[in-house]
Formats: sequence, C-alpha cells, structure tokens
Amino acid sequence: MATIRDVAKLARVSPATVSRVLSGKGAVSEATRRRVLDAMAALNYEPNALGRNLRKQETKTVIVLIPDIKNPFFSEIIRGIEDVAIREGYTILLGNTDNDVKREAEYLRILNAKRADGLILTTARVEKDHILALARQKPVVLACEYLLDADVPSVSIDNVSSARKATAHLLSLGHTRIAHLTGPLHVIISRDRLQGYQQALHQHGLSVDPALVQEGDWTLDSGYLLMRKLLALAHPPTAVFAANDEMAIGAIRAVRERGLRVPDDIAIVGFDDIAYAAYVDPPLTTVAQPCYEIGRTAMEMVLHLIRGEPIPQPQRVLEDRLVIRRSCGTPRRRNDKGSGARMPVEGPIHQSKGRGKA
Amino acid sequence: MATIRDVAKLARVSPATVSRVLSGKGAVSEATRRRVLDAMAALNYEPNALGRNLRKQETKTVIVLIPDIKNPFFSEIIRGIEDVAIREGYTILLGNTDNDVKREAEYLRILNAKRADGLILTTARVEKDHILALARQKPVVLACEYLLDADVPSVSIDNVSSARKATAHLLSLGHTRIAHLTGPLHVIISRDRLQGYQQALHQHGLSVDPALVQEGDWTLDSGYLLMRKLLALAHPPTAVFAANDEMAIGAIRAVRERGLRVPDDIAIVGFDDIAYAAYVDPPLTTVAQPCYEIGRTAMEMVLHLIRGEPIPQPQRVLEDRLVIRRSCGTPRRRNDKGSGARMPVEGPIHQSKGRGKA
DNA sequence: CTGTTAGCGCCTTCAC
DNA sequence: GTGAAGGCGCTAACAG
Repeated sequence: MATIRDVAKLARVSPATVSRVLSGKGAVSEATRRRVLDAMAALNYEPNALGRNLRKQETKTVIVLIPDIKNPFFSEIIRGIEDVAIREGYTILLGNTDNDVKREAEYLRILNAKRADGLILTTARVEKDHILALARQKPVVLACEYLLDADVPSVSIDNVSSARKATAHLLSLGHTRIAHLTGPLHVIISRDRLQGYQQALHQHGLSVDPALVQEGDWTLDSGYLLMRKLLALAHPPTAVFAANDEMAIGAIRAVRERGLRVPDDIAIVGFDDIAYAAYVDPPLTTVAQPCYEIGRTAMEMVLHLIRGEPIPQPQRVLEDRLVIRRSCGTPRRRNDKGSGARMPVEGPIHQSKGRGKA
Repeated sequence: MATIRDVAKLARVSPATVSRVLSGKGAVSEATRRRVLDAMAALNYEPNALGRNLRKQETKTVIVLIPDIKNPFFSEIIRGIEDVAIREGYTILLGNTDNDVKREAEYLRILNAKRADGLILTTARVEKDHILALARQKPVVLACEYLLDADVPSVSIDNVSSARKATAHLLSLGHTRIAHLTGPLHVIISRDRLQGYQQALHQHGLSVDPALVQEGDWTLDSGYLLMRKLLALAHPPTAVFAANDEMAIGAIRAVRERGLRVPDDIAIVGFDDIAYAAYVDPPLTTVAQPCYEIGRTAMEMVLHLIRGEPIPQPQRVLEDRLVIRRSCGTPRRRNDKGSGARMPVEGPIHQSKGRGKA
C-alpha cells in the first residue's frame, strides 16, 4: 500500500504538501494540487488511519454499548446513532454486552486505550460511581437512562409518567386487578416504570398487590413464563402492563395457551412500540418511544462533548406517546352492565421514520 | 494519561523492558517485572492502542457489514461473531448499511485505511468483482451468502434445498396453489430460495404461476402489502411460502384482516426461525438457520485469514431444519372428504443457544 | 506557497 | 537480562 511519502515522491513535493492537499487546510497552488491528486490516483492511495490516529490522538470512533442486540428496540436506537455518525465522519464500535458486567468492563478498557473518542451507554450495568469517574475524563452519554444527582448528559423519555399513563389507561377501561411485568430491577428505567405503575394505582385509590408484580428480563420467554405464573394465581389479574413489548408478546402467548382471550379475558399493554407490536394478534397497545430520535440525540451529544462544545440541553427528556391498538379492548363491563361497544382508536401499523421503505 | 515512558521512569527501567513485561515475550527478571507491574498499577497505566496499532500495523478489529440491523436474524449472527471476537481479543466495528451501496463503500474504505484487519459481509450489495478484488488483498469472509465460481470463504446454509423442503412440506399437505414471497432478487439467497420453491413445484408436476411470485424486501410491511395483493387475485393461493419470517408475519396479518384464518384458509411457512416465529399466532412453521453458528464460523474464518492460516473448509454449508408449528396446519381436505384430525408436531418455543437465560 | 523538522506511543531489532 | 536506537504514517509548527 502506498504511503504519503510515495505520493510525495511521485508528485515531486514534500509529504507535508500532500498532507495539506489531503486535509484541505493550508494554501497549495492549484498546479501542485493537481499533481498531488494525480499521484494519489495513480498509486490508488488511501491515507493510513493508524498514522493519523496516533498523530491526532483521535479515532473518529464512538463505542456504543447495548445490553441485548436481539431486542429490536435497540436496533432502532443504533440506527439513529449511526446515521448521525456517518454524516459526521464517525464510526461506531458496537459492544453487545449481553448484560455481562465483565464484557462492559472490556469495552471501557478499549475506551481508555484510546481506541475510541467517546461512549454511549444504554442501560448499562456498571456501577454509578464508575460511570461518573469515567464521564469526568471522557465523553460519555447515557441513552434511555440517566444518573440521579449526576450531570452526565443523557437522553431518555420520562419513564415514570409513561408507565403511569399506560397503567391509567387500563384503569380507565375499568380494570382494578392489574399486574405489572417489570424489567430487571437493577436497571433504573425498570424501577421508574414500576413506580409509574404504582403511582397510577395509588391515584386511583388502589393498593399494589405484590403478587401481581413480577420481575422479568425483557425477553419473550420471561414474559411468557411470568404470565403463566400470574394465571396460576387464585385471583389472576384482568389486565397486565408489561414493561416492554417483548414481554407483552410473551404474555399474550401464555394467555392464549391457557385458552383465554386477549383482550376479552385479559387486557395487555406493552412498552416501546417495536415493529412487531402492530403485527401480533391482537395488535399491541403500547407506549411508543422515539428510539431513532434518542439515538440521534445521544450521538449528537457525544459529538459535542468530543469537540469540547457545550451541550444545549444536557438532560434531555423526549416525548413518548401511548399508541392504542386492540390488546386492551373496550371499557370493561362493571360486573353486570355493559357499557356500549365503543371502538378503540387504532394506532398505525408502523410509523415510517428515517429512510425506511415499505 | 501515562505512557510507557512514564512507567519506565518510575520503575527505573527502559521502555523496552516495560514493553517486554506487557507482551510477556522476552526474558525479564522476576524482580524488575514486579517493579514494572507496580509502576503500571501506580500510574493506572493503560497501553495506548494507537501507538501499538501503528507499530504493529494491526487493529484487532473486524468490520461486520449487515444490510438491516432491525432484522433479528442478523442480531443472532452478530452475537455469534462477537462471542468469538471477544474470546480472541478482537472488537467488531458494526456497519449497518440499510441496503445502501454508498454506505457499504464507506465501510470498505475504512478497511482500506487499515482501521480494521478484516471484513465479514452478510448479503452485501457490492458488485461481485469488487468483492473479489478486495478479497484478494484483505481478509474477507461471506456469511449467509456466497460467490459463484469464486473462492472467497463463506458460511451459509443450502438455501435452495431448504426452500425446496419448505415448499414440499406445503405440497405434502395437499396445497397446489402456493405463492412465494421472495426477498430482493438482486441478493443471491433470494434467488436460491426462489429456485428451491420452483424446483419443488416442478418435482410435483406443477408449473409456477408468475402471479403467485412476489418480490419483497424482507420487512413486515412488505409481507403485509404483498399478501394483500395476493388476496386480491381472482384465484388467490391457499398457501404461502415467505422467504423470511418477518414477511410471513406480515402476511399473517393481511390474511387475518381479510377475515380469513391461518392455517385453515391459508397456510403460511416462513424462513429463519427468529424468536418471534414461535410467539406469533399461530406459531410459525419455518426453516431454522443456525444463525449463531454462522456468525461463529464466519468470525473464525476471518481470524484464520488474518493470521495467514489455512481455512479447514473454506466453503462451509451448515445444516438447517424445518420447524413445524401450527401455521400450515394439517393435511388439506381434497375438495370434499376430510382427512382426520392429525395433530402436527409442534416445534419448540425457542431454542436456547449460547448463554441466553430465560 | 512549500519544505524541513519533530514527534504522537509503541515495539523490535541489535548491542552489551 | 537490559538499554539504546529507529521507525510505523501522519500532521503541525516553523522556516524560508
């Protein structure tokens, strides 16, 4: 492979001049510029990033840590991140940690070894203090998550209010025995959603039945398994609010296997509005997060940090939206009298964002 | 950040000795080794990868190009790749190209700029000659895909025979009007699956009705839309073989919206066996690809290439498996007489592979 | 406008 | 067993 010296030699200039042509900075006469360009073309020259990286002490790379690449929710965030990255000449180093703290640590070492200029963390498991310490020295941004009492930049939705909204929706349909399938409770957003659920019940004068709160791990399987547990209860719930769509979909299957129907026997609400939510049967009522937007914003934030610019709004909270489909049905008959067949508003099959084509 | 010189100074040795301790190569007395280690700890030293990369002309990074990160099929492949990568001290640079040739080209440039040591391509759009040229100079491996008459290492399943098998299954249930939802036909695996579908029909003495073959783009939406088209036909099909699960799931929704039932009115078979396949209603009959295995193998292959070792089996074809669930039902009544209610064999809800936990 | 010089941090000879 | 020297490819500062 040709180096900058080879190009310089062929164009009969110094390496510095070639570098100037390359970067576009510094004055170069049109004539020599031509010569250099020709030489580059002739040698099929591609600047070696390794030399440049070392010299400039930067890699134009950002690490993105996600706990579970199989969750489509994260795919969409990654798309948002990557679109901005590409536009700005950056590359993303994907770290799928599978919820393994050791693997997370591995990627943090890569950051420290200067292999990347910044880091985007989504629902990480590293300890708060560790993140804080890291964020003091390196560009770090939290996506979908935030740190209490800390000023690490973050983008997310208000999970408490969203969960409250979702639960309130079930309450408004007449449900009083509402279960909640939580995410792993060591993750703050799981706790936030749990809190929103509790708030909604309390506001309705209801108390929280601990038997109806089950901790899952976001997967289809855990939703399925936990729902079976709930159905085995002496007093099973009439509605379920799952902390993400995958668990909700798993729950639907469990309900159906039991010979019951959604929403007639059990109403279900999910969270995230992944693409499948509109395609399962019945289509899932869920809280739509602006995933793509979250990704975009997170990437823009690290970029600011990397460039030493101030971040306009370091703690960004984006809007979510309750998408009502069929999985929670119409208002529930209050034990005896019907309430008329009101058609629920149906959410869109999908929202096309970015450059997706049907 | 401390450099190797700082450590050397503190340990009162030369940088060379520190380097020796770091790499474990070259003899160092136990006493000085201790001193160096202590100095490293004291300074919280982390070797700068940039310097090392430049010196050694390697980055321990492999680029993985995928056309669509939202497709869960690829997520699983990535997991396989990453697990091997981590184990071998490599990192993956994820390139989600969204089927954009320009974006692919961008990532190939990164490879040429020495920012990565190798490349794994999954169903890429770059021209064959371009890939060939690249593969001659750099470690390149194809996953899920292969190049005709070329010796670029690849791992995939035999898509022709799998598709034949899937279609034959529908034929064996008594269907004769079987539609096929293809992937984008510029991708070789789409053409292979189409070919398998055609072969099965021919072997059954049936001809292919062009109206029943529709080209999609792997997405839920395209499956939905194409199925609507098929249902609008004067003679709609009684069965559909979709080239992937997402399109199959989209198709199910279209069928149901039309007031028809799966599999009673229309039988559906998918391809890939993504996690959702077992969770939709009815659970999807599909061809299970060993995604994780494909990923693992692909990564092992690039590593061989990078290390200049020979690859045991450069053209690897892995086993697939038809997973029979409920979406294609029991043998079809031949117009008039019933055929007894035979229960279909039900596939597993999911296969747990790797370190996934329920 | 262009060339020379001097490293970025590391590893690998080659001496001793 | 250890140190000194050189250079991977590039760019920034300084001369001219």
